[in-house]
Amino acid sequence: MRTTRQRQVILEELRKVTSHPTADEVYEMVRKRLPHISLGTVYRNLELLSAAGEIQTLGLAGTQKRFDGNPANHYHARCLKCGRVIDLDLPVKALNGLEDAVAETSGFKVVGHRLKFLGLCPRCQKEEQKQDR
Amino acid sequence: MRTTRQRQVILEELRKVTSHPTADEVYEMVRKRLPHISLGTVYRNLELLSAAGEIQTLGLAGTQKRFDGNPANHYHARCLKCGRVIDLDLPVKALNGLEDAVAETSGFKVVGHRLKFLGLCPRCQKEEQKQDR
DNA sequence: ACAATAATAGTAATGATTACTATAAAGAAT
DNA sequence: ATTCTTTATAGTAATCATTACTATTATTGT
Ligand SMILES: [Mn+2]
Ligand SMILES: [Mn+2]
Ligand SMILES: [Zn+2]
Ligand SMILES: [Zn+2]
Repeated sequence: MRTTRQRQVILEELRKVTSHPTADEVYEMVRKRLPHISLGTVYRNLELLSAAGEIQTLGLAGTQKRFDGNPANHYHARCLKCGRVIDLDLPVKALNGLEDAVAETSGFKVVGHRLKFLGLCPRCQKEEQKQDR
Repeated sequence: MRTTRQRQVILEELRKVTSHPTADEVYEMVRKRLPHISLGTVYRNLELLSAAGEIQTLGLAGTQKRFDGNPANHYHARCLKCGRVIDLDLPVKALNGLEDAVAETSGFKVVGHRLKFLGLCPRCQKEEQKQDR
């Protein structure tokens, strides 16, 4: 995999944020520095970087994929109202016992798991309170 | 929500299987009994039944949504090779402690979580062994 | 600098899902 | 049972995220 300016900037910009942007959001971010980059290049590099383990592709909800500049396994919480996705710092190993249990009962060779929490973010909770009054 | 023959058959067929079919797979299943049903009707009813809590919509992987005739919260394991999705019967309450921890540390009002395991199904493990020889 | 080849920009194609609309069916009222 | 109101359907068109294609450009090893 060659080191192109486009690939480099995509990775840099994605690692700057914790907002789990969609491909077109990454495109807008990168365009500030590389105004001539094409959307296809963004898609292709997000795919390649993900396959290379440099970033993560998240299928959190909605129609668009979201991308995470943090390649380490970690958990997320998604707000059901505004769609915001935040990082959690729960220890991943809390689930390792469960992985073993799944392997035993299902016969699967388990290589990992994905866990996300759903709810209302602090901001949207405040909004709800306003409406209740 | 009116009880139409189409809606009824879609729900019945989906509850017959544990295979988590895609919309077009449901379409094929239902067409055996209602040859004139349209794909749009299948999509619309899967959406409505899901919103009504009669079934679940799963965003497991790939481009297509999958549907689950079992509306109760339960976990899944997906095979990375063949895509098969099986049900697990882990107790959901094993994660309730984690939900509380997430609520405290993130400020989210947590209303649920989604957990899936990734790995190789028994059948695909056998295939791998063949290749190793 | 040169050659080999991987990557890009721009554009077209794909494919799952959603929207639209005239017709039909369901359920309530009579 | 008949009529009426409203929701749902079939068939089709439109949408939109993503992928594929291709001529040109950039990277990297020599
Ligand atoms: Mn993250
Ligand atoms: Mn299931
Ligand atoms: Zn929110
Ligand atoms: Zn398999």
